Amino acid sequence: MTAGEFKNWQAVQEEVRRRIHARIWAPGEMIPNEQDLAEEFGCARATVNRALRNLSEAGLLERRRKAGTRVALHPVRKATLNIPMIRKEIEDRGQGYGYERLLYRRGTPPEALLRQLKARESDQFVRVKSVQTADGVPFVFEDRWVNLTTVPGAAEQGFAEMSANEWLLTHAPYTEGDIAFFAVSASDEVAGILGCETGAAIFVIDRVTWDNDRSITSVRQYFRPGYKMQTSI
Amino acid sequence: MTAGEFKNWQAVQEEVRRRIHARIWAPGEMIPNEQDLAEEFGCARATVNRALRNLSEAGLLERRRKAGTRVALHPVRKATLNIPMIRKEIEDRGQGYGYERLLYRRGTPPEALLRQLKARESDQFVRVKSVQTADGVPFVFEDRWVNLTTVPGAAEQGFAEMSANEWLLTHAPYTEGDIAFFAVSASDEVAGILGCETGAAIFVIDRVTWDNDRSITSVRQYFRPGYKMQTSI
DNA sequence: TCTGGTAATATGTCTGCACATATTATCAGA
DNA sequence: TCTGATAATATGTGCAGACATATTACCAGA
Repeated sequence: MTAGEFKNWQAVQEEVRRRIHARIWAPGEMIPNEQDLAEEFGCARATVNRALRNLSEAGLLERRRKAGTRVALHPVRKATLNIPMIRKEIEDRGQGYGYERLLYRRGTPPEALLRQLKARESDQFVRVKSVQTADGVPFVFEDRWVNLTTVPGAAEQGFAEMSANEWLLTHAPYTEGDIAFFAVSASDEVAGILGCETGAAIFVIDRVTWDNDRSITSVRQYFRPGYKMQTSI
Repeated sequence: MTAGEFKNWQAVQEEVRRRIHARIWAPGEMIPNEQDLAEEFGCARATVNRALRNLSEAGLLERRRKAGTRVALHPVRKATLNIPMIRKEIEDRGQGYGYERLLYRRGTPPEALLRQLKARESDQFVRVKSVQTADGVPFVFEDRWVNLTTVPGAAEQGFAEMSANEWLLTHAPYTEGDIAFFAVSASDEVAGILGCETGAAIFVIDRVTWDNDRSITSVRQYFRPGYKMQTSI
């Protein structure tokens, strides 16, 4: 409690975390400034800074110049979840991965989707439907539109052998995107492909990815009934 | 491109990001070491380090001591999503928030849940069911177990007026937890409470929160049909 | 050829210092 | 009393240097 045993930023971070947990520093309360903490912990201010910055990014602290650092009153609960790379997820379970293209057709997305994609007149699209399997059992059904104009080489790639997601990951990576999670009842088509009953509750991910304001792809993934997306906070 | 105009870590980060986007540094490829980059950018190695570390945390780079830094081959797509604080979410839409407790009863969770919670013999639990409404319309139905032994004051708090989530946030904050998202068909009970048809597809969040290996609460939230949880990556 | 020890190397981090910047507190003057 | 300029202050960040640590490459010896 007195001095000098917290010499690296992880140790400082853990000590600060402990004090918050133990309510030595209560929610909403100011904590000592970096200089004082550095002296108490027997380390440099930069070390304290690193620790506090980290905790601030984690949502445990709120920091403002001049105002100081306070324990967050309503810690924002952030979950960082890894968007599943289906093949990896299946192979990690030790199951056999399979991919089958169900449809490949050029065309124009419906009006609503065009607007969402901020598409231009000249943009060409292709629709790809596919299913990915684990040990031969349908795992996820994917309905996707790919903007051929923004992704060089996509027109030549038929996505017959390889999931569009994987191909895009290596040929148009490092994009931004919007994502939504929700539940739908299985349509006849979805039920037929996933091998479940029409009306079954299906977990769905909608995703639109962008490369500098130019849409790359829009995809809806229907997961097999019972699928859970998990993470920790 | 030549030298000396990237003097702060944000600028360095943006330049590195640009080069990755522009495929000057291709996926999987090694990039120059920190020292060389520092010289090229005309800044200190610590500055480059800060920038690269940030990009590595974002999943764009992979770094290993001695091995060096390479552009991530399969950039892990991380989405940071804010676990919804229902009242805030509803009020942010300009709608009227309502809370109603449906059930409050002490008891013992089912065997499977007890094991998941790593509960001890002496632990006391209370089950709380509640519904939260937006402009009077059911928004989310919540079925929760609270561990009275680990949360001081929970036994006196009946959760009659206030959502357990909100109370716990201010009385047992800064916890860790596991979380899962999936879809279920509405049971008769859920359908009755949310005012939808039995069998409707319902988006569900399961959450267990911990305070240092001691379980605080386990909750399942059933969202009204059509609810979407959204974020960006 | 295989194996284990050693050297080399890139990143990880700490220190002490300095200055930048945002924000608050203060106080003089209208 | 109000207003705007100014000072004070806590965090944000940069730099140079140093040492720590993980990991690879290499080489000698069996």
